[in-house]
Amino acid sequence: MFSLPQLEAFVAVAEELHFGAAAERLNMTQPPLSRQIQMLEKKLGAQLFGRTSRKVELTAAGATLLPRARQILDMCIKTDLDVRRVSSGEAGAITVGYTAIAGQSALPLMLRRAAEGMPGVSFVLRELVSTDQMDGLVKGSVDIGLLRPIVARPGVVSRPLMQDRLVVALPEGSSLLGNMAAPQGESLPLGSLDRLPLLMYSTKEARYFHDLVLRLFASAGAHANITQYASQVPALLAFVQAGLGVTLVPASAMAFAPTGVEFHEIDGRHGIQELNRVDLELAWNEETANPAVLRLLKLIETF
Amino acid sequence: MFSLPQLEAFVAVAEELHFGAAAERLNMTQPPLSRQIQMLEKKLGAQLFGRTSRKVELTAAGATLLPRARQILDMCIKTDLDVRRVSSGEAGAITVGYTAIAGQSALPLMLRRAAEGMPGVSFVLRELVSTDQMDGLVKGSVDIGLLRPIVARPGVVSRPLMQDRLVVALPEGSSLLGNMAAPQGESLPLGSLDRLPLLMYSTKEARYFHDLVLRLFASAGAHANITQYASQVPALLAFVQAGLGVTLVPASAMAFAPTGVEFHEIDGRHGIQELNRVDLELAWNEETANPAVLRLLKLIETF
DNA sequence: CTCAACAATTCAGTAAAGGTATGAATGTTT
DNA sequence: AAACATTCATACCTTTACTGAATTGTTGAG
Repeated sequence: MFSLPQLEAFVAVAEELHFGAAAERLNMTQPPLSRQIQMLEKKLGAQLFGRTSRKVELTAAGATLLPRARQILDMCIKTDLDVRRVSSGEAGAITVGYTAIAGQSALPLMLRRAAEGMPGVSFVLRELVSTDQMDGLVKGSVDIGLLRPIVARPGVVSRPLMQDRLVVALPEGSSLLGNMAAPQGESLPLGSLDRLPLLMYSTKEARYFHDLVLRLFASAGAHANITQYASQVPALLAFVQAGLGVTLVPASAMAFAPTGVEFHEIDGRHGIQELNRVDLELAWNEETANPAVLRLLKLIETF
Repeated sequence: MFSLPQLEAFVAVAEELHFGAAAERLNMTQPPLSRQIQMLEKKLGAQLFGRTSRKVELTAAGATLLPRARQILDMCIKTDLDVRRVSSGEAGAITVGYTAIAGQSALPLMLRRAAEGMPGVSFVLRELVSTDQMDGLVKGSVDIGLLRPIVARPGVVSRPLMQDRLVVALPEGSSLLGNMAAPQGESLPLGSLDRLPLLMYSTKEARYFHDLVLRLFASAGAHANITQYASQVPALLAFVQAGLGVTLVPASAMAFAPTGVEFHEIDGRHGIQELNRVDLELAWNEETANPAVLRLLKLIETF
């Protein structure tokens, strides 16, 4: 196979149609240039130039080679630049895993800041529950995770990113609460949810929420009457909207509440305040080979 | 800039994710392969693989390089093949110059034979009068000319390709001939055209026909009453169709005769037969650097 | 703790690329 | 017509770079 320097030599001669001039352009002397062309011709088994001591002209084979040679060289230069940029983190792609809720809160903030601070880096977005994100982080199919503080897999590190709180979601104008109904916007003690049909986070995919809700109920001395399981907040809210029960969701989930659902703060008295805390973490693989990820981590250190 | 062997080495390692296996695939030993990759990384200023003594994996920069490296190598292989094919005449392009009449006779024959005998070679067609073809042959903008035997320019050689004869073209049902009118298809002595309005070939672009027509008239003792000049047969036939006069055209031009024109053979007696001969030649530049042209010349040697 | 696997390093031999000097062919000028 | 200028090719030498064999260093598995 020919070599890239040979292609460069060929292009120079083809453009100058003069070995001396081409050699000068290539910062070399004429004899080795002649030999390079001869070598190229030999390797291709094709006469590329018709040349006498007075003029040089392209043959049909040479004319065929010229545009392709230019294209190959162009591609090499572009490739060189691209690889450098990706390597320096200046460009590249980051696959972000995020929970449905983070998609409404932390993700847009992060993307906005990244768009300003590191243009040239593109994002591949994947909505995943925390455990799937963790798997992805280990396998390398996810670069950055926006997830709940679940047990980390080896090699995956994380740090707190945002705090949130749970709020109560009920069917609008529902009679579930009976005479304990509170006006829209007013806080509600968890005790008022005692024995009400509770739409619950699944133990597997949403263990963090599952456990948190149980802790809160226990702390309030209320009985959790679980009637449905779902792993994602929008699914739970759909159940609420259908009037099937009540649930607790992060406050930021109110941003995409369907109509027919009303929200109430949870009464923080009796130590509930301290327990009612939903953490969102930023997680990544410690050994990530993606420089753009490192830049991103630095960029949103002060989130 | 990196080298092609380095890209090959990179692709092999990226696909095997194992230096030893990649080295075997490349028919080399492992140490030089390791060094090639190191060199490539150094030249690109980028870590391409994350490697321990237990596993090798692509970095983001490496993942960016891989498809591009494959593309570059593919293009190199294709280019190599294409250049060889063009050089051997197996593929390539031939620019054919041809007169309007040859476009109806010799050109289709030639193209049909070429399509069978040298598939892979494409043709660029340019309808040109003979003198323009000759210029093109000298400049190299025309590879093959189908033209009249005009004076050849240095470096251009030609050989006879087809013979034809002139026929008389008259407005259909015309009264121009007066009582000398002949039934359609019957031959006509040139003397019957004496003093009739004659639509003539221009002396410059169609000198060959111009001179031939004058010779024929002189030989028949008829007076050429030239009323119009044109350089191309279709233009002359259009004049005939309009009833403006008569003219002589090659018999093969009858193929694209407009309606309203009738043709008659020229009476060949009294030595006219021998003079009435229109040659078409095949011409090319002796120093053509287009191998496909040489193949074509060989292919239609026996036309 | 030893072994096996695997990438990195060292070193010597060889192939390839570049430079200088020179030759050969072909227009151009006097 | 002869000397000259231009330009590509060749010869020869030096330096660079690549290759293979032997060896080292590191890391995970038994």
